[in-house]
Amino acid sequence: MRIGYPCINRGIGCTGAATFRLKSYSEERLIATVKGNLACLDAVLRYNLAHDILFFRITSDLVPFASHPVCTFDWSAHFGETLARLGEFARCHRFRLTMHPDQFVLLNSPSDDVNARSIAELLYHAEVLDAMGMGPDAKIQIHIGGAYGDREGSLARFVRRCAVLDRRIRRRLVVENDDRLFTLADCVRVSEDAGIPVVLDWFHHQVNSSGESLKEALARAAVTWGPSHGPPLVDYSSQKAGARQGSHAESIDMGDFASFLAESDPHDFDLMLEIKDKEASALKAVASARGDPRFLGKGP
DNA sequence: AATGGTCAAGTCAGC
DNA sequence: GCTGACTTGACCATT
Repeated sequence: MRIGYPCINRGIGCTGAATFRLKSYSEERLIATVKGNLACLDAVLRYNLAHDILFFRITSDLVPFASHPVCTFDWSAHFGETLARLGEFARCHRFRLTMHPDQFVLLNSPSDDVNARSIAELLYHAEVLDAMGMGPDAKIQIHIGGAYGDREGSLARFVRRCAVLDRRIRRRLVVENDDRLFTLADCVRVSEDAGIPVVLDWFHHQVNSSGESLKEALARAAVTWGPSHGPPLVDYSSQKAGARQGSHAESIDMGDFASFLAESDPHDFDLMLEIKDKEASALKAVASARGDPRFLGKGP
């Protein structure tokens, strides 16, 4: 088990997700921004290594506008050496790296335009991980998408679109249950037809459940992961007290997390903590997981 | 230097 | 019909 947090480190004083307005796009601006983002990614990975946080989600903002028509710059060639060096560092230290495109990426949209933009965005994500030289365990996770008034048709459209994806995308694609429309059971069906693994989002599963206990849910998701895919990925979050069901807490609930660790035993997986205070909660979770035989790190 | 409106992109639920 | 939520921040015009 590796433990991680998404995209941003709040404590080390740099941001790897700097962007700018489309209006102010220029090649110079792009190069300067990406250069800064990569330098920060380097610093974050080093911080993470020093704290036994061996799982990290790379921000989709790493290369702003990469999939937008305005960007004709060959960023993967220009930053190829830097990306390769970062990837080598990550592999050398057994990092698990993933990416999670945002809500605009909808493989199953009935709109051809939305679909085309989504595929362009997915290809950008694949190119980042490819340029880093990451193996097929470096995943790109998305949701099934919209229902468009026809859940079954929309599930089938996802599977069809999946089948004709560029190989660079398809080998990394994984599908995650969401908090409103598509449950774990829906994702498992998609997985059987599309041949891609399922990320269990335990928090979403509690809000939009297909009925499985934690152990059952982990088992159902686990069988969708083949040997080349790496350990299963699981997303975890804490409910924000007093807020709407499904809203993410500011900080991790350590009591809940301890129960999660106990109840999930003996399943092994890499765990992404979707908590607002990022590395602060990851540090607490790592401390709590030490001593668990599943935990992957230097030890105390 | 601080602030608040706004930002490439989509969809759905709840008012 | 509009707004907020989604993994939520961060930019930048204005003061």
